[in-house]
Amino acid sequence: MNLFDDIRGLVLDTLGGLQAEGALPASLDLGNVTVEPPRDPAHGDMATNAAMVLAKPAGMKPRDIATVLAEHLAADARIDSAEVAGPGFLNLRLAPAVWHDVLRDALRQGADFGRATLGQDRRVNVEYVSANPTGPLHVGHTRGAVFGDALASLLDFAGYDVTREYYINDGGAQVDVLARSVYLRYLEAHGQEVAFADGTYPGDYLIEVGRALKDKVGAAYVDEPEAVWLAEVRDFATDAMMTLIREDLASLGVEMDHFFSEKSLYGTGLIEAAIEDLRGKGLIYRGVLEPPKGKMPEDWEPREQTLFKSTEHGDDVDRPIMKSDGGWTYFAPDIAYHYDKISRGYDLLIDVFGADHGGYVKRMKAAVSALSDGRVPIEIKLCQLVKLYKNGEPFKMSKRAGTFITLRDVVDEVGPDVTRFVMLTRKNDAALDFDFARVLEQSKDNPVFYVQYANARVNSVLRKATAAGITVDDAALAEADLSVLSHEAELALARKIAEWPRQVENAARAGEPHRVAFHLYDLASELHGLWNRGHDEPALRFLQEGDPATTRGKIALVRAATVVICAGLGILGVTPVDEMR
RNA sequence: GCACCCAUAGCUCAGCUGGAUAGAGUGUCGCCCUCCGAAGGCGAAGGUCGUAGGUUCGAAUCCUACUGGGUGCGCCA
Repeated sequence: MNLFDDIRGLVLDTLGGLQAEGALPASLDLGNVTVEPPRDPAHGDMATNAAMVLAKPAGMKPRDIATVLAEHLAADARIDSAEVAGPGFLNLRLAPAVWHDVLRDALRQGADFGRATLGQDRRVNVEYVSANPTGPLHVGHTRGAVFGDALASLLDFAGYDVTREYYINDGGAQVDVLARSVYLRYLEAHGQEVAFADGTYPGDYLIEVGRALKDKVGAAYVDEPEAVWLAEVRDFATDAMMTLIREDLASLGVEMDHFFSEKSLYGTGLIEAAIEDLRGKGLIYRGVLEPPKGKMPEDWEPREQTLFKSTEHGDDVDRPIMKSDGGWTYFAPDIAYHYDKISRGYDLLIDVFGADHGGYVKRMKAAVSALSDGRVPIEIKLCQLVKLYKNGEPFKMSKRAGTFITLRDVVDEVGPDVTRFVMLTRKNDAALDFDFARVLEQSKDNPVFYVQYANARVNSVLRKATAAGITVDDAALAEADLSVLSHEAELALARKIAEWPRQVENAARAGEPHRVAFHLYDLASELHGLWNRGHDEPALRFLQEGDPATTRGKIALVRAATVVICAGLGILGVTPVDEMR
């Protein structure tokens, strides 16, 4: 249940009634009417803009509409008061019983409290990470992995049928480079001196792979030309890399539903089929592209190529799909991959890219738009860079000799929960500073700690209550007398709890899991605040000695808060802790 | 040169798809530990929301043009 939807429904019904009475014109579009929490709590629990958005089309003064609306709304049992304010806002105060119902609802639904029907079981494919299978995942991939995973969970919670997918780029030239690099390590395992030239990967992580290859084939490939071993080693190496990557993802708690291999598109007619589809729509032609102005590639020469007319679907220039040697460009299998996704019947596609792939957004959108005739929407979420710090000092990341910072380095240093939470406390399209020292700090300025601490505090209270012989399981709490909750500070916390379902919908609609993290922080803040007020006002303490009934009511409130915290952390993929250590 | 992203308090960032007097943490300053946990608490100061126009009842939010920073720009994926 979403309280805001309920009240909006009430407002709309009331407006409909006024239309039926003739107090308002019958032909009004009520779509813009919103019911939101006011910024300033002094304005009440909820505010509606109905009078202001309807004033013009109705040809009436906003305050006149608001006044009539207020009179009718006040008749509802849920509304304590309805006041006209400012330019025509209608501020509503809700009866305490409304908040009590929300708390009971949260306690009964538990982990499902806030689950939405926004997605209506529409099938959405979220593709993320999709790193080249040429080495371990690094920090840059980490953010994409965490973001994509949380977004997938969020959409699932909001009622979508979600598939988490990884596209393995195992078809391009970089995989040949990988194979040659592994071959060098293989020779090394046979006691040879090797040099990593021609851009081959010198990273230590391939030593083991070279040895494993030796274990598998013995000396069969030593002194043999590439033609003999390349295809075989390529498969062997990509398998090894994908195993590595799966382990990296697992260490972060990321589990994919589906891995899609680029290689599976070659020699199967799938790329050709996708291109034929575009050709049938008149979007494939031979032509010569203009050179980019300002920054001219050194070896530029005009060249006729096979092009996709992506400009017909919003791109800036048409894009080549074939190289001059007749092979496909990387874009062609990408088109085929998305063609495949479309054919699998998804209602929505989401791609999570790193910021350095921002240049591919328009062409991917163009391809999907063209292939699906505009039927399948695609959203592309870009994750900006992560800058690493330690105690405020920037971390230099050097790629030479493989000394770049890996996902594993980060997870080993700070743990998966902290990594995930911190990476989700920023919008995806803003750059993120990640300070190894600061994220492990146990203090209020560390949001991870702050939220976890709130949960731990409540669990501590639950333990103490149980020790005092008070039954505090959720079923018992849901039956508790909640009329003991009437203090403003308590209702403020209840309000935050009631906002949760709305936040889920907003976050899902925007595709912004960071909103969940911020809401949890706000909620934790409200909870800590209430706790602290108990110092001066004993009546606000959760444990009321010798009064189990009141204690149970108070605990129902804070337990409902942790229901939300646990649900939210679940979306973020962070494990709640019951005790701080 | 072009495209995309960013610009909000000294610092790090929110701002709920256009709402009311723009918020939080940190830092600064002033108070406060006999307390269900002080790994804190209360309060104060701190802003021409990059600049200039526009859209309307109403703009940090939408549009246009600039400024500054980031990412990228045909046979690498």
